Amino acid sequence: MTEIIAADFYNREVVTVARDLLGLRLVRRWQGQRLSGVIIETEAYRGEDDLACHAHRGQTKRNAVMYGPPGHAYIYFTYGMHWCLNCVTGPAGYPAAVLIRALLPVEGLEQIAAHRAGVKPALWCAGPARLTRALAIDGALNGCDLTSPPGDLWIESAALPATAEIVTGPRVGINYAPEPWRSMEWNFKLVEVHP
DNA sequence: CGCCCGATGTGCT
DNA sequence: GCACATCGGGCGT
Repeated sequence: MTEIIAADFYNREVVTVARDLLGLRLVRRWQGQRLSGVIIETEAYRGEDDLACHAHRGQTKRNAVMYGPPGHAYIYFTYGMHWCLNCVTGPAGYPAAVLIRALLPVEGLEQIAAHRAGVKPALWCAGPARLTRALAIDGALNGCDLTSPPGDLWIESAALPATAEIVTGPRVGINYAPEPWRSMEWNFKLVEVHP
């Protein structure tokens, strides 16, 4: 029994949404088939005050989707070659989003393997840019609505394994940010998951 | 294993 | 110019 996660789920405090996304299933419809994985790592970026958030210098063409309504995909390009996927949260006008950092691949393993040729299976979706490549997610999907089917990208409910445990920690790759932002424990991981 | 570094576009200083 | 919410290859241990 699965349901597409609706907009009111995303229209909440970004840190809460980041934690609650753990254990849900990210689904990509690609060439008529489902590619999916359980979300096992997320990170919250919270408003213009958060100096690690892309919105910290105000709205630009690049981060505009973050200022839009909740439940949409903010997908940005970085380091000249990588795409990263975020879910916009909170009310329109308030820039906040959850970065999806890792998945446990579940469906479409053959296609995922093809997208990640030469990579060990354990690393297929272990990292924000790795998972977008595995599920064929790029800038063409930036701004798309994750909540209104039929779409090409959405998140579904899923049963949380009884053995799963949530581990919090500081966000990854933002050492340039000053305190207190650098140390905010807005990274969430699900450990001991067995799908 | 771990560390170093190159790839390579975009937005900001 | 430079920094960046990154990754993967190369080489040393």
